[in-house]
Amino acid sequence: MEKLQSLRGMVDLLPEQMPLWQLIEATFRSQFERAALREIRTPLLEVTELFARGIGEATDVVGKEMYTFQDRGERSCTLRPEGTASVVRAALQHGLLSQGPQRLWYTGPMFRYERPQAGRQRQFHQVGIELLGFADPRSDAEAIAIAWDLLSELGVGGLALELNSLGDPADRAAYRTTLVGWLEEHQEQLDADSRERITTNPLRILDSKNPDTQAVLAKAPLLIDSLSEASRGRFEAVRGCLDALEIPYRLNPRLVRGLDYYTHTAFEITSSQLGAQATVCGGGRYDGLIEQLGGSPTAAIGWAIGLERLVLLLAQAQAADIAALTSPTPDVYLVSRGEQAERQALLLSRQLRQAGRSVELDLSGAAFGKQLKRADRCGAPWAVLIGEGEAEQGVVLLKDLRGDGEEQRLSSEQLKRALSSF
RNA sequence: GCGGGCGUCGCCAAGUGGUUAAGGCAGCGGCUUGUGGUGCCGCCAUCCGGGGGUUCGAAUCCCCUCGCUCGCCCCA
Repeated sequence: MEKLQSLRGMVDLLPEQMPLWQLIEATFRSQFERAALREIRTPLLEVTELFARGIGEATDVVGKEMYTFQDRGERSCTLRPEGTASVVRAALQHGLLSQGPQRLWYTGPMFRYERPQAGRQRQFHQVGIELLGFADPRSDAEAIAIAWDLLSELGVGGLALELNSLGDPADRAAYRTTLVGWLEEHQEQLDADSRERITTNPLRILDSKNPDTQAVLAKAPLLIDSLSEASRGRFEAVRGCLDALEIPYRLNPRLVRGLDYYTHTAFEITSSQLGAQATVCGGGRYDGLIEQLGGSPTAAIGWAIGLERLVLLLAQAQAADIAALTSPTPDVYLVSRGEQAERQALLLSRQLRQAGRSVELDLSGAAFGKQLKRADRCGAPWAVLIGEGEAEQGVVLLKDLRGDGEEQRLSSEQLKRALSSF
């Protein structure tokens, strides 16, 4: 029979890896709490139209990467490829924005049908924030600072912030015309892929990784030169805020994010230690999205961090505190032998847990020696032994597994008292 | 969707046409039938991702297929 295994690109997170994930989760929860953000959870499955309309029909994510299927009611459903569209939908659906601006965060799995490679799976996890209803340039800087500080607090090294402004839709349209004109003149110098994009998505030619194309593009007109006075002023203001926060960045006029909804500020945080998929955090302003999804015009900014990529970075960071992360071990390993003793041990395990101790109960029925061996290996500092003799006398043996193996003969009341003191 | 690399036990790994398919870790059992950590002994792949083929003979060569992996596209 063929072995059952997980679907391509769907990975299991095994118990051994969970301490690191939990550290990351605890860190961002704490960060977000300090930044006065509130958590929101939305469904993994949404109507396909939400993403088609929000992310943009022409994008790769919508065009070829979505997990889309018909449900039994013949509605077209899609496993969410990103978080922003869902969060905005939920905010609109429940009238959150009529209560004022919203400062939100979310985390959970996302799905994209792509070829897996280092730092990229078909089911992957993101954590992100969305500041809905904030237009002030300080909100751009605040959002970026939260991401930057989160990554710093986790001790991720080799980070770089790249920054660009995409302007407003009018700026973009104007630039698009300029750029297409220029690209058409230089068509024969571009690679085939890029040539095709002149009509479909010219802006994305800008961050082509083809070195020849990049060389040609060096002389292409820049988006930043097409920005209106107002857009340029806004960008200056954001940069000023970042300077005030002493967050270093590199201007990257070629940074064009893949989702259609971005306006003005666009940014990525990358790491040199990641391999081909170097972006650990990506985000930007999306002032048009909320209206696009049926709300009234509302400014907003957000970002998402890829947790698998973060795990990759932290795992190789080899900081002592990360390398030393292990699953918690029980305080007490409970060994028993004989029917009466086994029953007492079962009862005692519950009482100890109710009293706040963590307890592993040996259920094997194996010889004392075997059970003790497991007690030793599980890392518990204490073993409690109940044999037939102890069961009859209503006592237990408390054994110190760390030291010389000293044993005390105690009543279960004495045991509870003894354990509550360490 | 397209390229490159790889596929021997749960994990690491030797083996490159004729071996009973090394070894290590983990696991299980014993020495020690009620006392662990060290040590010693034993067990643990009739089979080398799967299917065909070449050959007297294949884990080792060929073809197909599946999977993993790295990269392209794109993105977190």
